[in-house]
Amino acid sequence: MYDCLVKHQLATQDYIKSIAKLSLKEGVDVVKLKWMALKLNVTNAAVSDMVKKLVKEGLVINHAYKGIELTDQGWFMGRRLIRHHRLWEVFLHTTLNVPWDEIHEEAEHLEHAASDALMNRIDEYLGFPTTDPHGNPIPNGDGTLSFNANEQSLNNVSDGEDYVVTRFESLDATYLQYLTHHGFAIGVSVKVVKRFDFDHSVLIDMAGGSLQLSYQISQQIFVVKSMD
Amino acid sequence: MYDCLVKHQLATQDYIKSIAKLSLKEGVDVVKLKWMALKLNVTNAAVSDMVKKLVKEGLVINHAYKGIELTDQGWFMGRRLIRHHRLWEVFLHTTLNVPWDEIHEEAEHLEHAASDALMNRIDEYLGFPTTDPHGNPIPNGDGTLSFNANEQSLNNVSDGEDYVVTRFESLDATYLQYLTHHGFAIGVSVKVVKRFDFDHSVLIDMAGGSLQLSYQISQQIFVVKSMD
DNA sequence: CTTTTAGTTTTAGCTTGCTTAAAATTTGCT
DNA sequence: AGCAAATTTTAAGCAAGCTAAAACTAAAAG
Ligand SMILES: [Mn+2]
Ligand SMILES: [Mn+2]
Ligand SMILES: [Mn+2]
Ligand SMILES: [Mn+2]
Repeated sequence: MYDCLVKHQLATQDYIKSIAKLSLKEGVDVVKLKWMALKLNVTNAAVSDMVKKLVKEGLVINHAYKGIELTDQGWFMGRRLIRHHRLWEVFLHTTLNVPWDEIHEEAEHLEHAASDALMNRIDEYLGFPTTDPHGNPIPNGDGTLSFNANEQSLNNVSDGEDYVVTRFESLDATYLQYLTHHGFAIGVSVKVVKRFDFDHSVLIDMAGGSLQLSYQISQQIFVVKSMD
Repeated sequence: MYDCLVKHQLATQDYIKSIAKLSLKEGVDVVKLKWMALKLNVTNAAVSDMVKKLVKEGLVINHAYKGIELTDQGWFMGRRLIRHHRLWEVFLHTTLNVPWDEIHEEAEHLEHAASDALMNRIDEYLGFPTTDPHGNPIPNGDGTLSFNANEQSLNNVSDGEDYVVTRFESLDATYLQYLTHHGFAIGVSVKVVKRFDFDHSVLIDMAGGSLQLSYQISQQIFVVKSMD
């Protein structure tokens, strides 16, 4: 089964991976075609066209005018690509010291080029990591993917309590550079000291001092309660 | 927009690399379209068609009905891809222990997926190797490629003298398995003890004993005079 | 219930890279 | 030189992925 999924076109792979990622991120089964078009930087028509092919291949179900949903086979393929992508990111970051904000773009291409056998070797070489350098969980070789259920957006946590950064949602290079510059990284301790209702920004306390984060930014930083 | 470029580039890259490799292997500047068609497993018409596009991009010169030749720009692109391919082969073999006969196929895909910056990091990580695991020289980052001028085909060397294996021309998996099985590897000592004119096969002496090699096989093994 | 708006689908047409078939050209052999 | 074989080129056509623009659907607002 795996092999027949492997030899798909590059475009097919990117579409399926995008559906899987949008579905996970938004917490819904049915994904709007519009979201796909925005994410892949193509027209709605291109997505609608491709959906027909993906349906024919048994990878997605089209709920006409409502959105699309991955089949089991589609989910399998999606998780496989997410696995490849995140393993490459760990490899690039820990073994080759490629900067944090460059690994995503490089992995975007490598994810399609390596066989499952090679990815398993890399997985082993890296000591079977469970998350990528941005804190995202790495699916297993058998196609399963687990989440951190305790994770919350930094924008939603209780004021005054201590939290630890576990994950950064966006992978945009300038966003990551901004966070790095202000001392953010996986494992860093943070606390919300003030909350501004008019623009939903938050004032954060962390080791380096305090810092005000816009809604857009704080929303993309995920944390868990500190165990101290 | 998206990755329509990638697909175009992928085909272009494989064509250019093939011209470069055939040119080097055959020791000529002008390559027959027929050779390309055989190597890439497409029709002559497909090659002829693609040549028009490559000419338009300034990568090749078409000597009508006689064959094609790379421009300086084409050579630069060709050596770049050969560099990527061979660096990946070294990495796969020495760092991840991927078997000798599997690395070529895997590198065939990875060569298109990594940036120059990444390949330079891998080059450094590997300690700037000069040859790939099959003994082929690795072009430098600046696009230069040097050869071992003393190298000779095992089929052409003087009888009774000692030689050391430096390179295997063919990359076919079963051919490489055959050689490994009989004790061949880069650096192994060999001597031609007998030569059969009727089929141009040769009888070889090596550490493991003696072995008779067909013309097709001995021709693809390259050696230099032993320095003992 | 009708209108507005946001999102989806269809239609027509483009480029790339391939195919087969046929025509053009070169090369090799008597 | 003359002819046949091999090679290259052209021609016509197909599938994948894209675009722009028009047609359509569903749901919210009036
Ligand atoms: Mn990423
Ligand atoms: Mn990708
Ligand atoms: Mn190779
Ligand atoms: Mn290749």
